[in-house]
Amino acid sequence: MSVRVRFAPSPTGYLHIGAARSALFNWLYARQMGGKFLLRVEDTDAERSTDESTRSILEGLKWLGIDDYDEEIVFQSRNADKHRAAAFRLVEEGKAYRDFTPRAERSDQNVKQDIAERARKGAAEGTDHRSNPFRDLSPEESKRRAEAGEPFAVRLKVAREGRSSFEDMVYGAQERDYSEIEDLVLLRSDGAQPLYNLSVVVDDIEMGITHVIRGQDHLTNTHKQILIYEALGASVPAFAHLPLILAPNKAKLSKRKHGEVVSLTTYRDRGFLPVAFRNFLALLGWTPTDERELMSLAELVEKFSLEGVHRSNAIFNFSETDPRQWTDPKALWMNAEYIRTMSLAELLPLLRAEMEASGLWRAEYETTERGWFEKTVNLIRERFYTLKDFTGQGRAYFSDEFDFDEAAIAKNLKKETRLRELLPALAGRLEKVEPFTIETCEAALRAFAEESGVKAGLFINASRTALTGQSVGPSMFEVFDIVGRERAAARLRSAAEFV
RNA sequence: GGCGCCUUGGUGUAGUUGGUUAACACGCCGCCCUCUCAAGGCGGAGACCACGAGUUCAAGUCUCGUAGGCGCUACCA
Repeated sequence: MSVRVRFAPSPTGYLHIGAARSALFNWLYARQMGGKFLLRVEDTDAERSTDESTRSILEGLKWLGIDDYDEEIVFQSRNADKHRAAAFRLVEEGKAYRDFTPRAERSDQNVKQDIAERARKGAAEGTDHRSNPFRDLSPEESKRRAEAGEPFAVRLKVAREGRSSFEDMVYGAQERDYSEIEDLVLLRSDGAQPLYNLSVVVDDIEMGITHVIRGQDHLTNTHKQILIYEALGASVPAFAHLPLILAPNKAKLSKRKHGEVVSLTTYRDRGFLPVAFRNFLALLGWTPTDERELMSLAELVEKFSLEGVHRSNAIFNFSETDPRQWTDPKALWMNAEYIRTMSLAELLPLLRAEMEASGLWRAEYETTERGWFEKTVNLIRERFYTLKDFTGQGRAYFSDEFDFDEAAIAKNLKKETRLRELLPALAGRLEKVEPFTIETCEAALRAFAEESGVKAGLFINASRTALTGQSVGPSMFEVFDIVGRERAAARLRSAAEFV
């Protein structure tokens, strides 16, 4: 039987990086096994689901490069009738029953407390949390009350005795006593709305899912779902649960508490490379058998294995106070690593998009100035971390309008008053250099420094700030060569005013 | 409250069937290179392998217990 997996996000917000990793793992598994990768949008919660979320999830998957779904996208809300039909079939077969108990109001805020309190009270009074007066109501009576218009929920009849068990491909053998499982609600009493556990199972059956790969937060509920598969007479798929990705304080990552670091689109918007972020994500909760960490998509597909997935949760190491560490330093490092080592052919399209967005792109970069452009990118990418750096600190290479770093001015220009006269003079010298190359510029600058009785370093550092607005950057003579004779001279002259 | 899962340096991890100076990557510190900053090279700090017992000649690796973290427990998904 061929492998069929799915990624099933609920569109109640942006694409969370944990969800993105689930999507990636599903995708990797499908591609490796030559199976199908499907997408199902779980939009059954009409109040919380939004089209905008769906769009952003789709965009995120596209950015990651895992949007080649093998079949049409399934929207769960459109299958509600099938879910209902399945539930009523179970009622007919006596595997589920109508519960006429009025719905208990529960506020979203303190459900956890509610649950704990209810459990404590139940234990103290010695009541069986599974007892339900409607469980054994006669089918006739049940039907009569339903037809009379009395509202009811549909609950699965969970066996009183026995154990549920399954083999998780990551967490191993899992067991749970039926006594731990309540008769779960399949359909809500208001409008017979299908609930999550029912919907996933019915859809997974319908989509022919063979392997359910998802977050560990679903691990214990899997037993309930297996009960539904069995009641429906369907074969149970294989399950593989993934460890969670936690915040530095070990809490679950959430937008409310941790902000945009958890949103996948943030990485796209802040200049990350899909290849780098994908690579980083893959390493969160999984390691290849060899030591190599930098892997192309093809390598990931080849090396991926569910057996290599860890059981302990991983911490996403970012700082909320240090802007330089706004996200995991390793992700940043990996992005820089890719920026400086990947082929220009792969980098250029991404860079072009970034430059177009900030109005720095010129068509000539792909035609007459292609050579210059590539040389420049090669020179500056060496010390950049994200695509944003090309249009930020690298702006001076592509435009005459760029900002000067105040600290750089103070350090390299204001420190020596003689620069007021020397900089224009240096400009004059450089204008006469022929040909204008890395070597000739260096020779001219050093000669002029000697004549002027200053260290070459003074000119070099001042020039760096004059030409690029920065105090750091590539070897200065290469910068002269890149910026060119006229622009270099002009910038040296105008920088004299800063002195 | 109950049930389940997890626990190796700051972070991500490696540690095959018990015997290693506990390894690698990121981060951090220092040196080299040098016109600055990176990159690169070299070196360093940082883990009594959550804790406590037990088995054993020998335990990060096996057993039990404890603690902590996380998850689930809902007519949310």
